Amino acid sequence: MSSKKKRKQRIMHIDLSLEAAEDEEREVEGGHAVGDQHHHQQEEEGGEKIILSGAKEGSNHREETPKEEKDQGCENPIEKVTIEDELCALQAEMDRMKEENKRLQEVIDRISNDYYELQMRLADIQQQGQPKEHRVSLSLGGGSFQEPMKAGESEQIEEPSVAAQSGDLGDDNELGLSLSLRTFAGPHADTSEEKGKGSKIWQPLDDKLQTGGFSTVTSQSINPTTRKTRVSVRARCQGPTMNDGLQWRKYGQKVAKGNPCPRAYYRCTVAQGCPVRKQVQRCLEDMSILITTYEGTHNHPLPVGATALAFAAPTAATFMLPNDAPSSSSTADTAPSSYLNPYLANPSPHLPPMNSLTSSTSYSGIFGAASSNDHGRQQPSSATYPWAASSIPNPGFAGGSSWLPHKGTWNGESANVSLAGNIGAIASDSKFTAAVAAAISSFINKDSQTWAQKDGESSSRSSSKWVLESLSNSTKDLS
DNA sequence: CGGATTTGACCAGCGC
DNA sequence: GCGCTGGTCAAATCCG
Repeated sequence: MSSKKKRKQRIMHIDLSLEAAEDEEREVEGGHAVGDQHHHQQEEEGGEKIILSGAKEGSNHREETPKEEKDQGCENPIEKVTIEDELCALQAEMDRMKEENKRLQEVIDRISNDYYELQMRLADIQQQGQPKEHRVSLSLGGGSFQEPMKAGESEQIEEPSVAAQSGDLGDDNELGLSLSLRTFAGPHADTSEEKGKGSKIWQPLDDKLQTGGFSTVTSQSINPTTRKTRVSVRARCQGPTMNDGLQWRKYGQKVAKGNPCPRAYYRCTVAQGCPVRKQVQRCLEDMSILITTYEGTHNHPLPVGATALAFAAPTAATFMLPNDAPSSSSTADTAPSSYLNPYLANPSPHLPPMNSLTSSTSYSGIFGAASSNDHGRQQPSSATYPWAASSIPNPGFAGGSSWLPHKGTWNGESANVSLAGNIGAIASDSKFTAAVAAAISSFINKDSQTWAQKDGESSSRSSSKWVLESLSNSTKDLS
């Protein structure tokens, strides 16, 4: 009995999600062409009317069709009519859900394809430079973030950087999503990074966290010989751990020095013998922040949820391109300062944050390469990624899709306002960041392995070092 | 009863 | 060599 109840609840949950998704998709479609927007709105209103009028019809029937009352032979005709109406409404809803399911299925397929293409492009990028030391930096939002570097390294990083920092660097509340590829070579990186082993990186990050309230993802391969990748995620999370779509089994807990909060050790149990582990610890400065560190490579495909979420990040970045963005870090100037995010203000528990995923700034980088070359093919449409469209009920936010090539102009300001907020919502979502980290960790490892194979040498040679930094915006600051 | 979690013990690496 | 610390193991315990 209770299980039936649960199932019923689950069904209701799905129902709501789909409806919301559909609504969003409609908005996206509306965004494609402003002229169409009213039309879609009308349609939507019409759709609602169908249901509402159904109820009204029901009431009308009660007055106008005594015949039916006779037929039913029921002492409560009003009840019967309402049930019929409900049935009709449910039937219509089911049809819509079916269609929506089809669409979602297509979306998943496309994501898979895009994932594959992005992997290929990443491999190409890696092969092109073949520097001694490679570093890829991915940052979500919080454009002001810069990984602490030694003075000698900074120049090397700047040169190949195609980063698109978003936002006014001076503003801590600034929102935005940026992805950047940084590759650099040099002996410094190796020594400093190896000695740092991530823990040294954290200090400055903590400072950032305190001032700007970022949550971050930092990944780096720690051991060049084993080529283990570490991806650290910081996200606000109330629970003991983040739900990243994977299954974990706790195998230990330890109180680390300097942090009274115990550090928990988890092992991936999605597949037997999966070497991936993660450490979870609360941030000392802000107990609401959960620091999750993933280590190792999954020996199994990532669950759909995790994969989809993870690759919403590059997808999001792709959306940011109104045109082929110039590879310049100066794009930081184009981002807005601080905005409130409707999603954060009223988040739906049923909808993943990527439902409101949009983009705010120009970007380029490792994932940007996937979209910057030929928009015709690569530029994802809102139909491809329905969640890419804004769900913000802002009529002025046609700009949510104004980056679309056929629209031409990039409605920078109005779009940025909402986009930035959305990105903040995405990046600050613990599930999202966790999934990004988990998938990227796997992604990077796989890729660096193929890279090493192509080098045909021992792993000690080109110690490909990856650093992924994801900055998301603090929900704290926004809320 | 089987799987997950807890927790103390053990081990390895590192600095002094 | 010794102590400290982080990470892992495995027996005990808990829970559905």
